[in-house]
Amino acid sequence: MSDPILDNLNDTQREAVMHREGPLLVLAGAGSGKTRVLVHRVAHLVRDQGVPPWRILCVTFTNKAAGEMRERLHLLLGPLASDLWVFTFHAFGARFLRIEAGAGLPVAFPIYDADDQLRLAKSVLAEMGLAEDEAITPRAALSRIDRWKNDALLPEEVRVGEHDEEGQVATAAYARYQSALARAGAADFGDLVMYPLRLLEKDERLRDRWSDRFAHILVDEFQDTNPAQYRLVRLLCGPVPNLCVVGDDDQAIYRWRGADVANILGFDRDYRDARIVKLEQNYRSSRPILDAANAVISRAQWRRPKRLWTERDGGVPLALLVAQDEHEEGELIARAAKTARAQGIRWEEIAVLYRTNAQSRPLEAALREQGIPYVVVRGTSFYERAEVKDVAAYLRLALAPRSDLDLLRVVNRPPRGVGEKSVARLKAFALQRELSLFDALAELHRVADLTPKVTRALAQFRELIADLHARVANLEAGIAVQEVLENSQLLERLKLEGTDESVDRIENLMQFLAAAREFDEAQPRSPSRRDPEPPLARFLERIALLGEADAPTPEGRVALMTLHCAKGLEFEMVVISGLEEGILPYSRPWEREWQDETRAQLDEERRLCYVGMTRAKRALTLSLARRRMTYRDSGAGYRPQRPSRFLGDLPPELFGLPGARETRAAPPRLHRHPGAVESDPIIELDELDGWHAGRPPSSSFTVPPRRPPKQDASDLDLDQRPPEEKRLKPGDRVLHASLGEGTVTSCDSAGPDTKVSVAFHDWGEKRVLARFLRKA
DNA sequence: TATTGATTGTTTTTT
DNA sequence: ACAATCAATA
Repeated sequence: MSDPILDNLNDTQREAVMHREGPLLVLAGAGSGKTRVLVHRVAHLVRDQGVPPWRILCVTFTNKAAGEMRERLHLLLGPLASDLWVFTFHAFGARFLRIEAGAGLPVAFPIYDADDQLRLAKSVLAEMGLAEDEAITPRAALSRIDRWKNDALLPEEVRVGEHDEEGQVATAAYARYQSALARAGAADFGDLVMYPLRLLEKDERLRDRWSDRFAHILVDEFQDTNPAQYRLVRLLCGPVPNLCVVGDDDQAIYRWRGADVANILGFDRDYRDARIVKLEQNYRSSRPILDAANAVISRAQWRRPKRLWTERDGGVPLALLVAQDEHEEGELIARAAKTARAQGIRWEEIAVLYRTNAQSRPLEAALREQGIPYVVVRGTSFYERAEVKDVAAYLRLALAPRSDLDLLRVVNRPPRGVGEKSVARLKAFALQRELSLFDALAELHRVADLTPKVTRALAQFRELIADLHARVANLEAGIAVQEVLENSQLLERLKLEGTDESVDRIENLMQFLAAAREFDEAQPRSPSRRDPEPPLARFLERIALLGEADAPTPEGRVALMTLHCAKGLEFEMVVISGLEEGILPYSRPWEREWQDETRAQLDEERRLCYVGMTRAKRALTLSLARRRMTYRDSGAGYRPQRPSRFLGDLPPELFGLPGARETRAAPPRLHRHPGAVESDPIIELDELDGWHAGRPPSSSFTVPPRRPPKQDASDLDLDQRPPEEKRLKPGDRVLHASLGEGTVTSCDSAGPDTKVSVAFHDWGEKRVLARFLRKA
């Protein structure tokens, strides 16, 4: 009899799944069955160890991951799975605060997203009336505030350096920012973790209640937790830490967002008796791909040593595309994609990854030109659309009319003749009387200098909100949305416009309405015990916390996305573009030197590269451009680019090249952490010549690029070159290892770096080094 | 109050 | 190069 929960696991996986009590750290390499372990462990706890499902908490980072986990648990456990607590950190925090009515927040508090946060920071800074020389950008202030929240520091606990003037302003801004949130009865993302944590820390009885409640806590993507999240988890565990954390320090790519790899690196310091299980067997990628990924990551300075391996033999070698510029890069990638398709890989099984969004343009252009269908996958989009956010703001006002931010957003949307000036007067009045804007609207006659027209418009607006508040707040989401659409006249105005764009927006609003109705459908008839808040509030919470995580990945299209976006996904073929110094190890022009602290940053770039590579199942293609349009210091212009040092970390055999490269076999270079020798940032372009993946033979879908016997630049000697390379003249038919056949059109005088122009049959005219040509 | 030209700042962005 | 945001106009 087969057992769906314990069979089909390898030994280490089973060890993790069956671990009984106490802290457990699962170091799960890319593609090693991490989710599988998590899901099967939960199922095992419930079925075989008699843990009640409602006493298990699983925490993930994305809604997508949470959804996936729930789904898979349902398959293993059936209806029992509905009682499990499977949440993102933020959804859990929101639920916690609603249940406990914590931190003085109303039950149906709105959640401010990144956009709201920025607007709030802006208004707070404006309110502070800073002098020119002490002004800081809202971005800078917000980034500080976020960092403090990641460390669960309240405004009064913040300490900044004496000479850190920006920090001092930011501290003051933080205090005002928090009071503004409190006044509005709202919470931002950071609060959703910080407040539960602070409440638990402060209140022992509350802490006991919650830690008793959970018999087991499991955390996914543990490497991405920030200090506040980790502390929250530790508190929730209580004295008996049945805590299982799963993660991969090599895939920690959100340091800049407050994630702290120290959490995973130091887990066994925090829990001395922690059991550590390493999952290193990879079930996703072919061996050459894993070898490449290992080669890149093994040079990271701080990591827990591990090495992915696979039982699978064979696999196609890596391919490298060397382009003249970003346009040609796109062209080469497009061709490579077509080639792959000709070998049976579907469009949707191909992904083109890049470091920066700016790189997508030329890639898109090339794909379009060659008629390849594609999508650019971004983190979010639908719920970030202005019109959607407008409706959401109305809905939030219906629940919480005192949310000034939301009121400001829609007070003149659709335009009702209330301009900046009038709003400023209203704000001044409210500020002076310490009223919310909504309350200020009730005393319009006292507000100075309003024209009768504006007064009437504002009175009507107040009616609208008050009416929605009274009627809509407890209704189902779908009806609420419909009411807003009808009463706000948003739709009507858009219909009047009649432009292409407005049609698009109407479309989005209808989609939003549909989403709300769908949400209602999905709700249980009787409200469940742990959902104290009205359905509309839950709907808003959901869209606030939901990016577009479960965005439909369209069929039949090549996916274009940043390396960050690619985390957690997999594709048959992956192209990583822009393997150039400054782009893939990304560096800002003024921080070109990788020193000390930036060394940690470089580690992160390395991990990013590693994450990208390990997305590939069968084929991995790397590309770079020799020069690229950049907009550095003195405006835009083409700049020569150097190949990424990460390329230099890859053994040439992986590209199907014969023999190791003698010149770079032994790494000289920087000394730091033993075993973590940073690679040489300088690779000569010529070393890459002839590495091109070219026209595939019919047998495999990517040609192993061939590399001519390597010669060190220093001992390069004319006489060492094969005789047939010496005398090329226009009209000669030649063969290039990867570009295939062509005809010479012109050539320079002979010399070690002689270049000739060749019209290739499949690639058009190119200039190549003569020594990589053979007479056909 | 909406519309234009100047100005600015350009990594990544799970929630 | 380019978009998004901002200050000055119609």
